[in-house]
Amino acid sequence: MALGKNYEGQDCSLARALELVGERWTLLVVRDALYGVRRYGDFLAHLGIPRAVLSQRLQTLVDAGVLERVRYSQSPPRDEYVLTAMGRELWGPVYLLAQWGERNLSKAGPRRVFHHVTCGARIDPHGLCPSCGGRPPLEETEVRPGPGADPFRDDPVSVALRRPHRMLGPLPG
Amino acid sequence: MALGKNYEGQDCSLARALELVGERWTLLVVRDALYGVRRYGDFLAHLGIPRAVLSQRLQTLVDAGVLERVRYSQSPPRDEYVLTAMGRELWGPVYLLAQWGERNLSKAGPRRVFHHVTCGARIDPHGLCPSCGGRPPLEETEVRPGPGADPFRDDPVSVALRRPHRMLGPLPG
DNA sequence: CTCCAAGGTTCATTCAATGAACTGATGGAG
DNA sequence: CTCCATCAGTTCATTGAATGAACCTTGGAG
Repeated sequence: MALGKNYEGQDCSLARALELVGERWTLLVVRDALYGVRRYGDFLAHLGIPRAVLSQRLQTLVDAGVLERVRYSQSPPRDEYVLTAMGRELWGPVYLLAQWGERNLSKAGPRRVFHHVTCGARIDPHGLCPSCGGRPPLEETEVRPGPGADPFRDDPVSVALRRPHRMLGPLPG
Repeated sequence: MALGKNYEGQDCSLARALELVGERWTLLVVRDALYGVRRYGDFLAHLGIPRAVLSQRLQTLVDAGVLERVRYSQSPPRDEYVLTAMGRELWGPVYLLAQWGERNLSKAGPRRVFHHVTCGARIDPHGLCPSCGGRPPLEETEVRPGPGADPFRDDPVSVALRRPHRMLGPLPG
């Protein structure tokens, strides 16, 4: 982003957050990781991001401690990118921003809805479970397709992400 | 951002939100507007943003309905940019993102802290008032300098923003 | 030995950001 | 009336990042 020069003058922690996750594509990568996407090729297919940009973003996020690169196959050597605790904490801001977009910029209904699996209730716009009143952790949150889901994307990652599944969990199917 | 082409394929309201407020500088402009900054010259001085970029961002935000351009002086003709309801709703995501940056990227203490004026209590990291348990509206929220506030920025806007004042209110001093 | 796939890197082109200079309207001081 | 300053931009040359296509590398599979 080359904002270091400018952001050093900024008197706000938002600026430091944006330095890291405010770059083009970065929050979409994090969102996909929250949904359970872990592999280079899956990010690539689902986001339609240029390869060079994806490589650079993954590296930046690993360096910053948002993602961790984990070997999941010795031979052939293959790594996947999984969210750290720091990365999982981005769920709050990401969820609120998506809800804001939903309310203000979307004509169709929500593309995805989120449920608290232990209660079965749909999570509200502030991120609270209307049934238990708590803030469901990601491990107890399930993504399901909403009424505005786009049924025309038929690449394997999009199809897998349309099946109800736990957040962070490996892609179903 | 020229992301229209790419974002049309995106199956998520987050993408639409980022199309609008995910551009470089945009969320910092919104943050300043939430703090009470309203004038072109004040944004310019406080953010250190290039003039051409500020003009473009303000125009985009006005077109999208996040800001409204309001005439506050007939002669000389002067306009200010104030947040609409849609813009004020960005407080949630902006606050959570700043808190995330605070926890994960900041060594000093918080630069600003937020209090619910009707209770006097400091708002917690989720945006709730620990005293009344509610989610204080912006009109009842006061910004105060925190322990990590940078005392070296002495331009008039930074000085004004360091004085405790209501969110959205005109700059004190 | 050849072929293929996953996960990258390289490279030319396009597009946006930057910072400095310029414009244009208005009003105040002398 | 003239000169100067201020505010709110616009213009422009330069730099830097994003894009998309092509290429490379490693390690199976047949």
